Amino acid sequence: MLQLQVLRQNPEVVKGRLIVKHFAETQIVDTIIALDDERKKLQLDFDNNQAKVNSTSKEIGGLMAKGQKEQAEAKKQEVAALKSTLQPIIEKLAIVEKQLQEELVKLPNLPSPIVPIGKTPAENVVVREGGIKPTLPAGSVPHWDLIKKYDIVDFETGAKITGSGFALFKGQGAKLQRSLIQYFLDFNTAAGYTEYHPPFMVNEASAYGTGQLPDKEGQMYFIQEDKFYMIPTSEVPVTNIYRDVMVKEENLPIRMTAYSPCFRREAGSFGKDVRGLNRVHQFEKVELVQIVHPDKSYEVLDEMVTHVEKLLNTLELPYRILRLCGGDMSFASALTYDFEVYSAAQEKWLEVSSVSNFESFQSNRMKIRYKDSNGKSQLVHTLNGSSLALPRIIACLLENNQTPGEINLPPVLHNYFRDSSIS
RNA sequence: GGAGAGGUGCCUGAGUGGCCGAAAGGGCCGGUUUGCUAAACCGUUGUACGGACUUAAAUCUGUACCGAGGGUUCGAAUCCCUCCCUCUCCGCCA
Repeated sequence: MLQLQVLRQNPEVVKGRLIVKHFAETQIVDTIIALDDERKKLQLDFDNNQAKVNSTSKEIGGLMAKGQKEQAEAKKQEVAALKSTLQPIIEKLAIVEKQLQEELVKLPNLPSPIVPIGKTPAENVVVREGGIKPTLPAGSVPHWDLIKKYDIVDFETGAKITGSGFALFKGQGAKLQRSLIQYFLDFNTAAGYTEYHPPFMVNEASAYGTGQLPDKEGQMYFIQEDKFYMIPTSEVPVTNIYRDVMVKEENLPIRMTAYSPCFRREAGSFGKDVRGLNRVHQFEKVELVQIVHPDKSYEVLDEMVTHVEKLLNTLELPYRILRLCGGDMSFASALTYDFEVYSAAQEKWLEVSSVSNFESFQSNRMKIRYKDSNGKSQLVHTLNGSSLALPRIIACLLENNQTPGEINLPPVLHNYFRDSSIS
């Protein structure tokens, strides 16, 4: 959620930035300011009337104590009259506040100045590429064939147990997944991130805090009975650890990492992109979350990108880093870098990580603040990134490292997997 | 799931209808005293949204907030209802 103050101060600047995100309804900015003006007026009106009610009520108390009943009764009528004029103001105020809030949450975060202009993924900017694209031996096949050949992931049985898009990992496949999770967490904690293991379901307030609600409820699995949402990423529970918390400035930055399964309905996703492990309803991911001083967030964003890049390098996968254009960024992000790994058998780039700076967009909703040196409350900045999402990493590891008789794993995994290959 | 006890400021904890934004103690911050430190003493110490004044800050001022939301009342931390959470016991259970 954007800060009202920012909107009021620079409405035209805000509108200009919204255009970069391909958000056309910039008149909402004017609507919001008008609603806020009205809100202020009503608030003042209410405060003044309520002040009279309060002071008169006190007088009644005094009169009652002295036994001056008649005068007290007269005052009571005065209060009753005041309250009847107050009632419509209260109702109006509630409506205006609700409208204001509804309009405010419609606005996406403003893109940072370095966000490329563009509407579609084709206009994302490749920042750099790394690793070496392998030359596969003759007869190489995509991962959906490899998982059958080595019997390590079973989609048919997953569909039988739950439904389409739910993978059943088996044998060396299950072990590979576990090894990767363990490795990623170790890699992150070695870099100073504190490991968390959060709840995998969240309440409405948490889903709202990170921006999943309102609007994206259709993308989350929902437990009607208890009104809980299955998390689409551990970003949600982990960032919400600090919801409504006044953080000590000297404790910044706060660096957290967590593994969790991620549940996504992926409503509306069709086509060949969804084949095999490319898109599933439940996948495993290790996430990074940072809560930082606002002056430091872009520095930290670069640092997180470098961190994820190092991790990918250790896996010896070919990758590229994209700076997302305005039209391809998420609602809440101010600047996002996507990591894609090259799937040699599919001859396709697959997204495996997305690292974003949300500036104060999330912290404004969640009221994550610190006190600055003047004793004033300031919003922190939040960032997060995947390190990494597993299914597509597994797909690439399988495809890129296949030989006619086995799949070789990068050396960094040998200890975790307790073997050097899948056969 | 059942029964009971609770949820008050940074912390402990008092407060059963007006004098309570809230006692007391602790902590924190500022000051005095003091070779230094400690101790003692004095003072200050919440958040949000408004308004006045101001270039601004400071200051003054109004309203709201004692788990959340409703209700009763001229007036609610206090009474009533619903919900959430914590603790104890029972039940069930990996």
